[in-house]
Amino acid sequence: MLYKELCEIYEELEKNPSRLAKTTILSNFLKKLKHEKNKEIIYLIQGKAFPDYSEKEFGISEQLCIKALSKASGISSKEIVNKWRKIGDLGKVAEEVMTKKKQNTLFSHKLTTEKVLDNLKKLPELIGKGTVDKKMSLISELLTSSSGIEAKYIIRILLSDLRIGVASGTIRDAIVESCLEKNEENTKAVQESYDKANDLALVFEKACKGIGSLNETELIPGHPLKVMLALKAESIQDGFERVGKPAVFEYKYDGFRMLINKDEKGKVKIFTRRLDEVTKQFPDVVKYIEENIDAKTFILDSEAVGYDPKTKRYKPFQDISQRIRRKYDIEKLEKELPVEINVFDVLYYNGKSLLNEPFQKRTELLRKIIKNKKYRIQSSHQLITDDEKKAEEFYKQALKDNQEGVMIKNLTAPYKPGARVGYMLKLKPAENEFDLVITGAEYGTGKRAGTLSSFTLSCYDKANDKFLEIGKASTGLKEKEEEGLSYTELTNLLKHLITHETGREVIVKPKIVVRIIYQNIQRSPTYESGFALRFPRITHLRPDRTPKDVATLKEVIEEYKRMELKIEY
DNA sequence: ATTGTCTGCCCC
DNA sequence: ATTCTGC
DNA sequence: GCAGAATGGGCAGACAAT
Repeated sequence: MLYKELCEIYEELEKNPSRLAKTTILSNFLKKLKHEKNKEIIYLIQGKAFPDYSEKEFGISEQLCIKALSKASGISSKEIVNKWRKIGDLGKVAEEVMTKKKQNTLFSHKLTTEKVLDNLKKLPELIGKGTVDKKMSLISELLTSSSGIEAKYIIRILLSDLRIGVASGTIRDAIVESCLEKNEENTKAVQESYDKANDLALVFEKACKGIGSLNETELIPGHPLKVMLALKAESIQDGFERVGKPAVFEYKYDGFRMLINKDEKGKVKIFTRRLDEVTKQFPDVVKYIEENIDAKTFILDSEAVGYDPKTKRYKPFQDISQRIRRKYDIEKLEKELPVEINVFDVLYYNGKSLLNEPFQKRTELLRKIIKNKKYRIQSSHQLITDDEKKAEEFYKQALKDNQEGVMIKNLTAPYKPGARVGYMLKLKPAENEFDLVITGAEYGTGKRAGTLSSFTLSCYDKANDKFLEIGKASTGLKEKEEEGLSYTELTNLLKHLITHETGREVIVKPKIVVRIIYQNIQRSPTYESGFALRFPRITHLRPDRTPKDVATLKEVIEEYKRMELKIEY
């Protein structure tokens, strides 16, 4: 297929915001794709070159795209970045500079989807010295034989960000429309096939053959499965209203998600939330599984939490994050930063999928098959109740035990891989606040192109009469002026305070004070204050405060210590 | 050999 | 992770 | 209510530059 044809579809999708319209455009395209041999083109619709479960990486992002664009167009990197600041989309910058270039050179239009896929697939294979240059050639080859529009999408796909408003849900609906009769049963069949396969090209091929083929897709232990995600609850009462009574309450642990598999051959495999395999990084966990779970095959959903091996004190996420991508010194880390596995669901057991079984059944089974061993592996701490007071106590206990909060679950619900569902909720305590002064900012991208969109925050170091950076915030502001403090309003306030501009970043005079809410204070290697905020959000302006009225470094340190103490128990 | 920059459908 | 928005 | 698109801190690893 000509790449140009695909790009026309991208353009159509980008233009039409309605999901129904997108589905129609896509399904018409898929009807054509049915007759193509290479169904991998569907990966290009997803903005990638491999199926979801693949761990292959391009190793290319913004900086290298800027370099590649500069090379292919002959325009300096600095100028490319300037355009990027104004346009907010490296894809569109590519379109502009390559269109100009094309006016001067003759070129025959022959770029095919196969060629694009070919070059993209070569990127992850390159390793060692000289890699970057080789990658640059592969990209340049594509860019120089591209029209402006084609260049736009070459760049966007390299950034894994197509910006066409299409994700798996829309593609699922389009597959149904193009291959099957549009009804609930068929949609469910496609979704469930995708949940198990994590490969849309494969699902599309099956859908072409009919619902029978889709329903043959099996859940196989040892193959990655997407995890189910939770929505936020406002309170215990809100939780009960949304999941019903009685409800299941479980501790919400501050660690990382682990999908633990034991396959037909008895091999244990561990996957993260994003389907990366991390078995090698956690030999300790493999051992716990082998020793404490007596079953032939299974898939478990769990959270790994770190603790201090001496004091047995639970550690915050930041401390164990070293383990997740580790390749070297794994044995050493295993001893220094042990993890405890808290299992909260079982999705497959001894040859049978449990995805459609009610949660009550799954959680009861789970408690039968795990031999609880504290600091190694255990079923997550749980309370099933219809009593708000008891639930409230359980929640308080979770916080006292140094956990993030509780999960609230419906007893009858199935397990929906990859979905954020209303019958699994998370509840965390109210957050902390600081007033901080804005000392810098960065121009945004996409829908926030041309306005400042990320704001550098500083506290005040009274002793040295200096402002010290303590992090950035970008969320919490409104897109529309009428709704509250908006990006444009804040941009206008900061505009005439700008003292320096480099690329997309600006430095501003410390004048504008904002109220920030955050979840935690962490030690920081990147900010000059030595601290950073976890999950910072801007709520509103504090025009009544002068820059020197903001939180002082001393106050930040005190607050940090106060939080540390809470961890001690 | 050391330091700096960049990347990650990263983890949260 | 959090948040906002359009559908 | 959901999906999509913006963006946060911080980590290890890989490669380039010095």
